Amino acid sequence: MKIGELSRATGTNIETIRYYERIGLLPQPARTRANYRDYGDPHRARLTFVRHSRDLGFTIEEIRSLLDLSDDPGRDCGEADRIASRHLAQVEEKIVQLTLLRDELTRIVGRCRGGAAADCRVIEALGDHGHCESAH
Amino acid sequence: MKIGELSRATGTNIETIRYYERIGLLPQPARTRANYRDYGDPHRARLTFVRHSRDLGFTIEEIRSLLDLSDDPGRDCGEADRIASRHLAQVEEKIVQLTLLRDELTRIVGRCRGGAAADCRVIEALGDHGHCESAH
DNA sequence: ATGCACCCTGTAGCAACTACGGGGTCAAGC
DNA sequence: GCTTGACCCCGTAGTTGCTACAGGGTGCAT
Repeated sequence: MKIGELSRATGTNIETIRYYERIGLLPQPARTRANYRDYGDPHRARLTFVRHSRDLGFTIEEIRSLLDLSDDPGRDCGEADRIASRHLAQVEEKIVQLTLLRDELTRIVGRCRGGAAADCRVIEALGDHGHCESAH
Repeated sequence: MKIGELSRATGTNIETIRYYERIGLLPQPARTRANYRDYGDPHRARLTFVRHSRDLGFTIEEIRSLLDLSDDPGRDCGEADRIASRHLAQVEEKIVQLTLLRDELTRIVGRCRGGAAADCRVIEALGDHGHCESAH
């Protein structure tokens, strides 16, 4: 299949597919006589893997490691689990941070009584960390 | 005060301070005879505002708007509240997304029984969106 | 005079794309 | 046979918010 078809099949931007090839995440496909990229099912599966992992927030380098593992069926699976676990921990940490942040923003928003900016509580709160309840 | 002192006073990297000046977020300070930047209290207050807003996740452009508002004491405060509210909504949306993602990762992690990568459930789950419970 | 901490400018790098300019290819329709 | 339009190619530059040099100047103490 040509790149446009692969793009539609995986929901990936064409430029992104070429980008993944350039950085070595996807193998170089065969070419047609007109020098068009010509993909097969293994390419589609690999790109699906990459996109899914990206959707789950894995970095390109993490994905590279995961792909290396899946390319080498004899290797121990524990490494994949470690990568995923570490990533899960990061996501959980991020949720905690964002929740603190949301609480802070909730306190700031709505303090506006529609007055002039000179005594705007929103702007005041942003300029003075002392108003905050938690570290961030 | 010199840039190193301002850096320590606000917890901001020196390069970042110069970066903010370059993009027009901080005004150009006076210079000493040796061409060193020489800051006063208003600079420190402005930088504190910027850092605090960044910590709360506002973009540079949002901060620019907020600074414009606070520089113009006659203007209506509602705009600041709108910016902050919109940002709050984005943060809440992000928390929802990350929570879905965490649930998905939790399902994936721990399915590893330590076998060979060939039948690794982690790698399998990443390659096949069909395993997922929610859209992401 | 020599070391050291500090400051200056300008440019390049990071992640992970996205967009653009300037061109080639191919099938359909007139 | 010629044009139109959809598709493809490559290379480079832009995005956000910094961070990291390289290569040089300044100021003070020893």
